Amino acid sequence: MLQVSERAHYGLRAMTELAKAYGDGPLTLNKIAEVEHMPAGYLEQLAMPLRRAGLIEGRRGAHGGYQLARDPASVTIGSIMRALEGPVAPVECLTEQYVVGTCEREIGCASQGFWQRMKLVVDQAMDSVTLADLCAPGMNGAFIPLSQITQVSRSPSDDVCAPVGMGEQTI
Amino acid sequence: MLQVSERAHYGLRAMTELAKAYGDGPLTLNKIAEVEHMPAGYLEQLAMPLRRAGLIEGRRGAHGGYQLARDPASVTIGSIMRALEGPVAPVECLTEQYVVGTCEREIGCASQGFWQRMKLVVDQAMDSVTLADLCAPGMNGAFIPLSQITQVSRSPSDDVCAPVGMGEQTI
DNA sequence: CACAATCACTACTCCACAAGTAGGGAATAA
DNA sequence: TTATTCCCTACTTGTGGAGTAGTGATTGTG
Repeated sequence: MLQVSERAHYGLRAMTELAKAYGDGPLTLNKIAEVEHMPAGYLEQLAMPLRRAGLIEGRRGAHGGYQLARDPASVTIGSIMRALEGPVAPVECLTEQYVVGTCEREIGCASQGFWQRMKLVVDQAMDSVTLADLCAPGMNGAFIPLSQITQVSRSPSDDVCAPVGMGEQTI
Repeated sequence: MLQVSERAHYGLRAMTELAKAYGDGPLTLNKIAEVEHMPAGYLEQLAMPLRRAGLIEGRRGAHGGYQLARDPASVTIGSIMRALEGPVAPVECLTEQYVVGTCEREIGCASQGFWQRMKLVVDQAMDSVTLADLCAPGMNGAFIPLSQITQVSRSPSDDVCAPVGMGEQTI
């Protein structure tokens, strides 16, 4: 569940490429697509919303390409994800277009608070990491198979649990 | 982005109905579907995985129906969501079926750590709330339009931010 | 200038999957 | 023995994600 789209995944990877090349002049979409093994034509569609969000700048013509509009340390993953996929909105009543009164459960809704918290937590997680963090040397080479992760996270099948705190942040 | 499926939404609402009726004998699917305005035939499909996950018990025949298998306070939202939609896995390398070596970016992947953290944070959020929490009297009648929520969460367009703590848990 | 390179934009196809429908058992109380 | 309800499988349908295609607009270079 909560799988991110290929679109967002491509977009994030493209942005990390641009972050790595920050300060070295523009990078062409073809180059990025080649390095990251993604269809160039599709990547082109992702560049548009990123540019409109003010995250990247395009330059046309020979020796053109894209480059980050800002320092990688000031570009959060959240801003990238929202540019590509819109705001986090697990349920309809948490979208921006939602008009109050549409949902007949609105009064006395038992779960809205939960989804609202979900949105908050996800936004915070995304906004607390920047492109610079992702490209930091220490991040690389640290692939962790799920078997080791589940010791930290909860196993999918054990259910009974009391509310837990956040724990220390390790990123 | 990160919209939950209608399936999960239906399932969660059905579970809250069962939680409210906990101890009062079984509730029929037709009754739940009627109260929550969802197609009964579809709800039937959701009951199966919930039963197999040990969350609810079915009883056939006249005066049959479903009831929670455990106290609502011991049923986390996470267990419900996972039963309906499988484990949280934003990217493929965080699924349980993932075989190490499939992703060619595995060595030196810049973003795996981020998605792993995302999964952790979501799992924790879901596992820190129970059906009893959702059905607590204080929860009801507290609908909050997004316009008020965004003062707490981050606005979609402001990006620069340092890592933030979790803050107090309010659910 | 001509031309190649590259972004910028729109429209279209294709297909997997979510959402919902249909129908036929099997168990159980009255 | 009948109505009721869960249990299970198979099918249909619509939508949106993923990707392709084609046509400008702009810009550096020979």
